[in-house]
Amino acid sequence: MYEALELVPEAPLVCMPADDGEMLFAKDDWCEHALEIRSGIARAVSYSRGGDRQVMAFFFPGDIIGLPLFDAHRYSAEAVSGLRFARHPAERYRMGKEHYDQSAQKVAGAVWQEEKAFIARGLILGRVGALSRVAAFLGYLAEHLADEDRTMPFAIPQADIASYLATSPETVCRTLRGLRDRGLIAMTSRDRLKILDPAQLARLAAEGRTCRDVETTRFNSQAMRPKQAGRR
Amino acid sequence: MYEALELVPEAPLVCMPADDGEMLFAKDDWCEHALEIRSGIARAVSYSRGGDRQVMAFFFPGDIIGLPLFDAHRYSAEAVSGLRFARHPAERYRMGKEHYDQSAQKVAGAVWQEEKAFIARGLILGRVGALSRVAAFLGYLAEHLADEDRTMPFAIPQADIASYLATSPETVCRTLRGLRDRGLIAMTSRDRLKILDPAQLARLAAEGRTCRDVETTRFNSQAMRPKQAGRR
DNA sequence: CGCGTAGTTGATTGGATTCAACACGTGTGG
DNA sequence: CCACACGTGTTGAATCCAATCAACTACGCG
Repeated sequence: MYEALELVPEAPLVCMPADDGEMLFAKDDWCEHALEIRSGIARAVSYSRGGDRQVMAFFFPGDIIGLPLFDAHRYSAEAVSGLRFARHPAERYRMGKEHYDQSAQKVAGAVWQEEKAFIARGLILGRVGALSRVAAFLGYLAEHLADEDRTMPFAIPQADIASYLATSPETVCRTLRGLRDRGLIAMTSRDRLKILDPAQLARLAAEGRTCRDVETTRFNSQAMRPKQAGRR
Repeated sequence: MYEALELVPEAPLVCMPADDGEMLFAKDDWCEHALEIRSGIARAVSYSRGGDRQVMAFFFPGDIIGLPLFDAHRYSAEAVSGLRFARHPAERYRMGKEHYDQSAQKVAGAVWQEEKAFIARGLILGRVGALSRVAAFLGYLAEHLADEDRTMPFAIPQADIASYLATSPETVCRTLRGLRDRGLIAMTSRDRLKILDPAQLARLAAEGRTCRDVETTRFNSQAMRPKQAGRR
C-alpha cells in the first residue's frame, strides 16, 4: 500500500495549473504542502536584501519540491513555464512523525532528489568559462527532460538561464549560437532543442577551460593529494 | 549556534587527528560513520572523470558531516588543516531506523546544516566578479569561525579558495590584497584574518557587480515578477 | 643551508560584460 | 485586419576584467 512515492489515494490530488512567473511558495513560509511537478518547469529563487535575484535551481516533471525538512520552506519557488502541479500534504513527508505514509527511506530519497538540484548548480558554476557552463547546463537539462530522441522542450527564458549560470543573457545567446554553428545542438523551434553531439558537449563541459592549477598542483602538491587511496 | 546535536555519551568518542590533505571518506563509500568536526577545517571535494577537481564546500568545528541520508556518502571529504574529529556510528543518524538516539528533528536539522554548506557555495558563485565572490566568501567564513573580535583562523590554502570560488589562485591573492589595501580586512599573520569593515564587505558582496538584467527586467518583466505578493 | 611549496606580483591576451540597436513574435486595441 | 506596444531574443562594438604565463619572494622543513 505504501510502495513507491505513489500518491495516497485518500486525498483527491487535483492537478493545478500555474501562470508563468507565479510564485508557488515563499522562503520561510510555513511548509504546508509539498508540490509534485506534473508538467512544465519550476525554478528556485533566492532574493537577497539588496534586491538581487538568483535562480538557484530548476525542477522538472516528477520532482517533488518544498519538502518539509524543516517547518519552513528553504527557498522560494516560482513557475517558469507551463507548470502543472499537485499538492501533497506536507505531513506525509515530515520526518519523525509517527504517521508515516511513506517510509523514512522514501522521504530521504525525495529530500536528496530535491537537494541534488542545488548541488548540481554548484558543480556547473564551478566550471570557468561560459562555454563549459552552458555545455554542462545542457547536459544537466538533457538528463532530466530529454526524450529518446535527445530532443527536449526548451521553454526557459534566457534571462533565467543567465541568472542560473551567473552570466549575462547576451553571453547565453551567443554561446548557444556558437554551439548551433558548430553543429552540436539544433533548435528547430523557439522552444525545442535537440542535442546532436552529446559526447562533444560533455567534452566541452569538462575541458572547456579548467583552472590551470587543477592539473598541475594536483600531482605535485602534497596538501592537495588525498593520502588515502582508492577513490573511484 | 549549533545547539544540541549532542553526542550520545554511551560510546567513548575519541577525538582523532587527521593529517592535512587526508581523505576522510570517499564518495559512494558505505556510510559507516558520521564525523563531527572538533577543530580545524574540512572540505568536500568532487572528482569528475576528466580529472578535474572542485572544492564544493568547507566545514567547520561543530559541523557533522557524512550523514547517512543514503547508504552511501554523497561526496568525498578531506582534511584541510589541523583537523580533529570524532566518529559517530552512522546508525544513530539513519532515518527511519526505529532505534533513534536522536529525534528525527535533530537528524533533519543536522542534514540541513550539512546541505546548507553546498547551497552557500551556489549563492556565492552566483555573484559575478571575483571581488563580490571573495567578499561573499569572507562573510560566509566569518559567520562560521569568527570570534567576537571578528578575527578568525585562516588556514585554507588559496588554491582551495580558488577552486571553491571557481577562479584562479592569482586572482584570489590579488583580490585579498585589494581588500587589505582598502582597509577592509587585515592579515596580521599568514593564518589569521581580521575583518575590519563587515558592512562594506557585505556591500561589496551584494553590489560587487550584479548582472545588469536583475535590476532592469525585474520591474519591467512580467514573466520575472512573482505574482503572489509578500515574499520576505 | 638548500629544497619544495605556497604565496606574490607584473605583463599580456583572450573572453565576458556592457551599452546600444535591431529583429521577431505575441497580444491588444483601433 | 492592421497598427502598435511590449517583451524577448539577437547581433555589433568597445571596454574592462580575469586567466594565463612567467618570474620572484617568503616560508617551513629536512
